[in-house]
Amino acid sequence: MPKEKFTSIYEALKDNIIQKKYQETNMLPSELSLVEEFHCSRNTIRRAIAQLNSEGYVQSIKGKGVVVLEMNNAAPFNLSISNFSGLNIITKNKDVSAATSVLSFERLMIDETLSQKTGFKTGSEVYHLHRLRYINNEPLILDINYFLCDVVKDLTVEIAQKSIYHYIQHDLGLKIPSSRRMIRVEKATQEDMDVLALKDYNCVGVIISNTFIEDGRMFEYTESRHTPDNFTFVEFAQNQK
Amino acid sequence: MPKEKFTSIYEALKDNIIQKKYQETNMLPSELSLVEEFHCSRNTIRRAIAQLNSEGYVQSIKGKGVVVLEMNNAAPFNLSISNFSGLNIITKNKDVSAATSVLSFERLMIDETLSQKTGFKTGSEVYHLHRLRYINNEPLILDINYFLCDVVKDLTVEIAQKSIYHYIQHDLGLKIPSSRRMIRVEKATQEDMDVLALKDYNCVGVIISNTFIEDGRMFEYTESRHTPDNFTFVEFAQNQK
DNA sequence: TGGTATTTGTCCGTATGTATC
DNA sequence: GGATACATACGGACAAATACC
Repeated sequence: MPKEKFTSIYEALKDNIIQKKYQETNMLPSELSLVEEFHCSRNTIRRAIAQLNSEGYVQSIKGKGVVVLEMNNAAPFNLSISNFSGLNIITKNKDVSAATSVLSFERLMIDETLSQKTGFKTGSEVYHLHRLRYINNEPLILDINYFLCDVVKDLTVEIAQKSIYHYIQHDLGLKIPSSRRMIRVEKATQEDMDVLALKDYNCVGVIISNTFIEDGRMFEYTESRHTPDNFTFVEFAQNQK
Repeated sequence: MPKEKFTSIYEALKDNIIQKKYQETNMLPSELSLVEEFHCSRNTIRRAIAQLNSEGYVQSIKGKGVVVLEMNNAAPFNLSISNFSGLNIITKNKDVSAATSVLSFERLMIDETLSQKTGFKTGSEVYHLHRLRYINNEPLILDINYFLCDVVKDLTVEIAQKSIYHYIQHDLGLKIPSSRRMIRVEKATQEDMDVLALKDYNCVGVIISNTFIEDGRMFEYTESRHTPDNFTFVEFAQNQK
């Protein structure tokens, strides 16, 4: 893994921020002095700072400098359950157990109403499955997936029980560059109440994601239905202009 | 408003995407041909494309090109209620009415438990207010604000009823570059049930936001509690590596 | 008040690396 | 292997906002 220059600079700066090494001034050194420190061009420094900006560690102000934001120690970042590809991320980092049970598995054709809901073209063939995710032996997430058969060929229950993304990326050799997400709160369905540890909540947090492959086609529509307790989502917004 | 070059190129490309002018190949012209078309440097083209990338219109693939993603017509973008600074955005664009009523207004000092919750330092003085937001005459959002008195001086009920952000930006002349946000689902409190049009939901969608001013200090902690019906949040994620 | 230096923002041109076809 | 296309990096020029004297 050869690391790019701007990435290593980004990481060095981030470490300094977290360890509060810029606390006297509350500002980063100027771009020009960072150029000297890291022996690189100003553009490279600017890329590293742009990354810090987009993740909420700092904010740049024209004519003034780059200000370090408060509370970088608390770091709500990366705590986000359900980050990119499902929950595989949290199983790596923390000492939590995760398991998956496949509730249903079928192959079907998209009709008009399903096309409306999922965005797949009418007539497309998809795998449709319901999977229950256990975290520390508690059923906390119900995943409802639709995968385009043209892309995800020969899906089986065995694969669905492990990691579909692993199958797609390693066995099929496909790249998954990006996905759109929508976050909503919905009334719990009968199925939600039957399978999830909902306590007395009558709602679930829902993440609807559309995932794309290299040629621009959407190949996955997923509703990830979470019990409220374990549903937290972090983002950072920058004001335009 | 002098528009930057990369912004106008970004807008031109976005228009073409929405109007499906790249549909034959499903790809953008190569960066070099866009350089000729727009008479600019390759860096400028790359900035425009990076913007499209981050908003989920396209995805770049090394060695291949820039792929247009499906469903840009549906454009879930910008539908997001509670975008940057509260709900002023939706009141502009759509033909909906919005009103605010101030339920409570006080000045208080942050104690240990409030510091834990909000992130303000113990001993800070803040304005604490509850405001109910009506959309089309329905009480749909309960905003619970904490503003640092050192920054937002002389806040009044009259100002809170209009737009606090307008007051901060225009009257106080402060810039608000960025904010962190957390999205959660919580059990409805007694106050939620009393004031919001919750129907039979017993949960609310909560957006917790920390907003910063130029010097890096957090000056606002807000819980924006939404009825589930009007709570939708859109984001776009890109796979790292 | 005004002028100058500093600092970030935008833009340009070029070279090299790397993945795809 | 060669052509094409995106990715990274360098260096330089000027503008705009800010800070300082």
